Amino acid sequence: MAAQSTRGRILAIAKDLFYREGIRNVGIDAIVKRAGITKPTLYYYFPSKDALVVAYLELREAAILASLKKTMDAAGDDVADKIGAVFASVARETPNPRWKGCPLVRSAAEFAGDPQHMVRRLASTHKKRVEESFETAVREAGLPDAPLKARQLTVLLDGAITHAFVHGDPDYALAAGAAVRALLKA
Amino acid sequence: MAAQSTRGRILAIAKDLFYREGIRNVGIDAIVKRAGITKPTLYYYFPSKDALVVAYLELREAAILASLKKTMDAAGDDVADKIGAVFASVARETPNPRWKGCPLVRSAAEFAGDPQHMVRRLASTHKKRVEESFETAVREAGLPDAPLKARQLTVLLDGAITHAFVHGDPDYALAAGAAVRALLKA
DNA sequence: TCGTTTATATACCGATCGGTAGGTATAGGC
DNA sequence: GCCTATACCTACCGATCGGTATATAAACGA
Repeated sequence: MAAQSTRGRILAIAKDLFYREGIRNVGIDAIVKRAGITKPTLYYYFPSKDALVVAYLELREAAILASLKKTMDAAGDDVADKIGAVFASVARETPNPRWKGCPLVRSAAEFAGDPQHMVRRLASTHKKRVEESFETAVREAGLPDAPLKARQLTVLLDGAITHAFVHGDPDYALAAGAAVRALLKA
Repeated sequence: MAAQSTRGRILAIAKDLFYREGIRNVGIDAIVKRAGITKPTLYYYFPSKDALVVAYLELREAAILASLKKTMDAAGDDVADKIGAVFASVARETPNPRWKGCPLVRSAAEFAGDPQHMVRRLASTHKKRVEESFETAVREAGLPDAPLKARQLTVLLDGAITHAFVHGDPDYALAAGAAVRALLKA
């Protein structure tokens, strides 16, 4: 972490600032200032702000998927435990003021006026990957209707994240976690 | 609609532009241009952009709550039908390219860096009102655990809206609508 | 040793941001 | 007739936006 390349430092700062304030609320100047560099240096590594934004989201996406896998793997073999653990981890992160919901969804919201934007495609792809991960877990448990159940569970998960963010109250993720069990049994 | 006051026209344009492009993506200049006025006129009716944003969100909030009540009232007496109708209406709006999810949630996402901002409070209040509306419906049906069930259903609803927006696919709201029945029975 | 590539900086661009100082036309009350 | 409030305008403000033309200093290969 100490000896970091310039490119890596830019990306790390973008990861923090874009998530904290939102993409449109963070100017290139703020990033270069915190990186201790100047604008042409940033544009040496990234051709445009859009490119930096995409790199930022790909970084977040990879981290989320890795964390999801880790959480599910550590929760044992039962599906309800696996997926319940994901909701529990949302509840755990909710009180942290630095946690601000899903970066992909928030970015998609910021680019609502531009449906063709790369950011929108990244958000859609990301959510599909989470859905696939849930579907695999449900299927491996031998439960019927894995595609439908996985879809219901991802929908529930993003609702939990949204409410956790909007209210700052971990109970929403916990209530959703309880719903997971009901949905898996149905 | 034809004979509209200047203030009303500004608000109507803000309602459209802010929702379509996002608040930070719409400058005061764009609004005054479309309204056929100049900036001092806008600032004669609204003290700041923030004030206009708040007026815009209050307008949206009232409209959503009225539409919610209408949908539920028209769906008959059964709770599952009432709440299922809400999810069906999300599914119906999903293919409309002008529909872009919940304006309150999207605004809260845009102001992620400012937890004290009025916009964030409006979003939280709005979601609580929807939750209350669901709770009343569940309680009136004589079902147990109305607070928990209502909470689970609102979480599910916002997840459905998020996925409908991110994927542009009405099936997510339909899958969530099917989950409503399972959750109400549990 | 010389030319090229890599990695940085200074200084600037036009556009747009939210907001305002100051002026004006008009209508109604006294 | 005069005053005040309402409802608008022209013209401008400093700040910030994303981005670039140009210079330079160091490292490296031939």
